[in-house]
Amino acid sequence: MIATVKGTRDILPPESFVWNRVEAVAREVFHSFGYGEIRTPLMEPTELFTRGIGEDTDIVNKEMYTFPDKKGRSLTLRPEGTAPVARAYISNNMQTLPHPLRLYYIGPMFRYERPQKGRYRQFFQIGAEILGPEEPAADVEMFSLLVDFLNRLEFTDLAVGLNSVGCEACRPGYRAALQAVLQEHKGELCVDCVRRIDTNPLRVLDCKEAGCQPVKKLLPSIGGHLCETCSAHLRFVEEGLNALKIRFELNDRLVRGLDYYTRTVFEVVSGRLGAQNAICGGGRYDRLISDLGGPKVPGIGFAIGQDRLIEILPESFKAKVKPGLDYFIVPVSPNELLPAFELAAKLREQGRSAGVALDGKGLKKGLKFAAATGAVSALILGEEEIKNGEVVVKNLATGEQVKKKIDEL
RNA sequence: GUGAGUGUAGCUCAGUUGGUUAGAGCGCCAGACUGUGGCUCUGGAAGUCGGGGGUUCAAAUCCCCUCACUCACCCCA
Repeated sequence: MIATVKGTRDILPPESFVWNRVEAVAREVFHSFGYGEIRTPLMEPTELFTRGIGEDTDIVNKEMYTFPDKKGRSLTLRPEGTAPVARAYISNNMQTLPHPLRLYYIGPMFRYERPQKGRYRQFFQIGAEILGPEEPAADVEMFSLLVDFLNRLEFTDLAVGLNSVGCEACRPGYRAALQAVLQEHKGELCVDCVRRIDTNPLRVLDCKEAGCQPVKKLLPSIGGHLCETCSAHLRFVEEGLNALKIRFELNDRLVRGLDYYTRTVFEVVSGRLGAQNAICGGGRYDRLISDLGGPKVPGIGFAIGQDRLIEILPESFKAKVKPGLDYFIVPVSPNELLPAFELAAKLREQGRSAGVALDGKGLKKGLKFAAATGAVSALILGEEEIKNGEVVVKNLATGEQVKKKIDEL
């Protein structure tokens, strides 16, 4: 037997109906904010990610699906969506379009990691980006969009974390301040954090090793190191969130794993997911497009993990997703099979969903199948019904049944 | 990449100190019931016991290797 590749999986009905519904809600919400869908290739030149995400990140170091094509070019299955969007922006001269430019994407991403709960090698992200504005109003709009979407899925118990990682003006100063303290306490840190002192000291803030926690308490908060522009930016975002009544927590230890973030970073976590509890991460990336050789255009965006989102989707939302047909028509004998098809076609023309029992094996099997597949009603069609232009309508939940004229359905 | 746990029917699992033909529930199929699903009863199909090797008269059971899955670490969606 041939199995799926490690960390990949099949999504089957009726579960796929839930996926479709979540995607449909995402599109509705994004469209209502004026965002248009962008579809970028699943594979890109490897260089896009090494330059865009950063050489020293875990994603680039150990998590990419990279392989040579037949001409020896190095290709990589996209591990995230923002760098491809930035590339597409440059490739298509999108700076000539009206700005701010609002884009969204839905699709699979790939990372070569050991699978666990909420983590797959092929996983799906729903993301949005706004390109152009430097103003914090764009950040606030992103939150508004995100929260609107999550509310439509009927989430009530998610926590939003917010921080600023500064900009090219103030981050180096903070970085140096961190390094100074970390050097003093080098002996108390885990091996990873010792390495991070040089490579990425901000990441120590995120370390979960028990031994590192006391040192973390000694580390300065970035708040005191932000330049005037960055702290004003952050203040505006906070005010905006308050005005929108979006509950959030300022978390000065929040750092993201991608190098391209500047200023605003945020994440949404759930308590119901196990260790991999982040369902959404995002932030501002003012230098990404220019770093990739494009114009100096800032941007901000987020990515939601669709697999994780669906894992914790509220029952109240899931209950409304109905995979079953409106009508399942059961011919009593093979003589009624063709009239059943005609009736089904007529119902579909009216916008209802309808199916027909194909095996001609009678009511018993037909009704059993109808109920098992979640149809709302069964329509029983026999010799007598056809003679009178009627059908028996049976509600499969309650068992009640009534005769109705076919025209009155 | 590291660690731990688990692999027996489609699913959930039982299987005694190694012992004869590997079981149950659910599901599936058929029948009781040739115009009525869910309840009940009867019957049926379905297993390379993850795979390979070893020990033994005898292995689902013990040993070694391997693969897969799960959870956790790292990190992230």
